[in-house]
Amino acid sequence: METRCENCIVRQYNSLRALSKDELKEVSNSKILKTVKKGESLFEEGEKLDGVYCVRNGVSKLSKLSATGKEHIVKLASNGVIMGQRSVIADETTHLRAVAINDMTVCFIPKHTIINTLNTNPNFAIEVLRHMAHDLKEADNVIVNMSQKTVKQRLGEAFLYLKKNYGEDNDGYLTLTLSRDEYANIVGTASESCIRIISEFKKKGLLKTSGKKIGIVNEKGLRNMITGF
Amino acid sequence: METRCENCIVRQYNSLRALSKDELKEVSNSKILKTVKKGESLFEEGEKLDGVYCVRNGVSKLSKLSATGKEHIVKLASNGVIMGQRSVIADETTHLRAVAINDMTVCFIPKHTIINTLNTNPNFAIEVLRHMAHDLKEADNVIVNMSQKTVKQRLGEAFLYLKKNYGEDNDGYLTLTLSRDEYANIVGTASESCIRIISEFKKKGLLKTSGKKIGIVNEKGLRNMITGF
DNA sequence: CGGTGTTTTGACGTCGGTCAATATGTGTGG
DNA sequence: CCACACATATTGACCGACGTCAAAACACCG
Repeated sequence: METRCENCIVRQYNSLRALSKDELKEVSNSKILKTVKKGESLFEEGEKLDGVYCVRNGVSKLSKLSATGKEHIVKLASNGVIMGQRSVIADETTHLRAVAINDMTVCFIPKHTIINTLNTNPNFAIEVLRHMAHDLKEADNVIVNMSQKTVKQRLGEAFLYLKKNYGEDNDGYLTLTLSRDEYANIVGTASESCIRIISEFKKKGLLKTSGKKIGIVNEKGLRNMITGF
Repeated sequence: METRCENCIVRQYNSLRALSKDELKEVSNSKILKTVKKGESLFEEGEKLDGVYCVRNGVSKLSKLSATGKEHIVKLASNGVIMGQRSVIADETTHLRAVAINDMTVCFIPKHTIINTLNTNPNFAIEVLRHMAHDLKEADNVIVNMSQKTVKQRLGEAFLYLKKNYGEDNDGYLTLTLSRDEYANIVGTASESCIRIISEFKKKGLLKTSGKKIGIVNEKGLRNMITGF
């Protein structure tokens, strides 16, 4: 497995693309490759991070516990996304918990390397800014969606999102398989509500299921459902 | 009225504090002082911004329209906060609309000045990053709140927030006066629901009202209500 | 004073959360 | 390969929070 950042494809997708050859070498030398098994956590809410995690492989859910102890999945992180950036830059503890949804390999890049580069390479800083600006916009969108769309609509959007970002297998099922509970925690509802909606979608010929796997049958129909018929 | 950024107190609160004397002079020379009357908009959703707005005085609501045309207030901006930063940095159109809640004075700082400084002064970039990191954390919190707290709890939090950030007058009423509609658009509910909750709070001796003004009578009680009694 | 906009209250329906029972997997050790 | 234990999925019944519609009470103007 390639372990030099200079040759890592994943880097294309994140702010590390702004680094010079020399800077990349430094990152490469200081980073640590880790493997994380499905269900294991990379870090917990409130933890102090000594660096960031760059995802090479697999998917992680970033979640937050509410006062009532219910988990809410704020975002998913896969190939190329850097986790913990916010925390390291603001020099605060994380406000999120990261758990592997399937087996992962990630690169841990120590804090000082990041901060160092940030201080000396304005391009890197700007690149990070761009990414964060994008995340912020997304977050605002989610806020409005949460308050103004029905659970049904949000769940529909989640399926389309998963198809778009993780694709489907040969049989037309979503590549990334989540439990009903996880679906529920993404759209912010109870798993039963989520289950009921899935079976309703099935009845209408919009979805199909096979075990825990879910496939989109009628994407256009699903999309119409979301926009309000 | 002081019009030189070098002497502007407001600057303490935002990322411009990272600027050198010379850089501040440049900003000062390129900026334009504007006054905005209550109800007027600074910019509209989807507009392309040629610069950022630094609030000297007054309060603006930053909102977003949902698909159904309902307004959702994402955040409030007062003294010292810089609006439009995200959009200018990401070089995208705004995703928010800014409307003055009361009479305002703002400084418009042209895009090229910002970008320029960003490229040459890493400290500034990092300072901006810190602010954005903070906003992002806030946004995640709001997302979880929206999905897991009741309207009653969110509204209660809104009152505490307004008291904390804008204070109250001599009679114990919140300094920043919003319409019921605006309250509703902050917590993401219908104005009627919002009104009903306010009168319920009044009955319980937690709030008092006088016209559109709202005062917190029993802050501790309100806080208990939010955390779930 | 009538006119326009906001606040308040009432009635009603429904979306979605909770609890409980059942079914269906899924993994473990024998 | 089976049987048992445990996790996850599914379904049903119930009910409370909240959105919507409509009307009445105020308020704020010219």
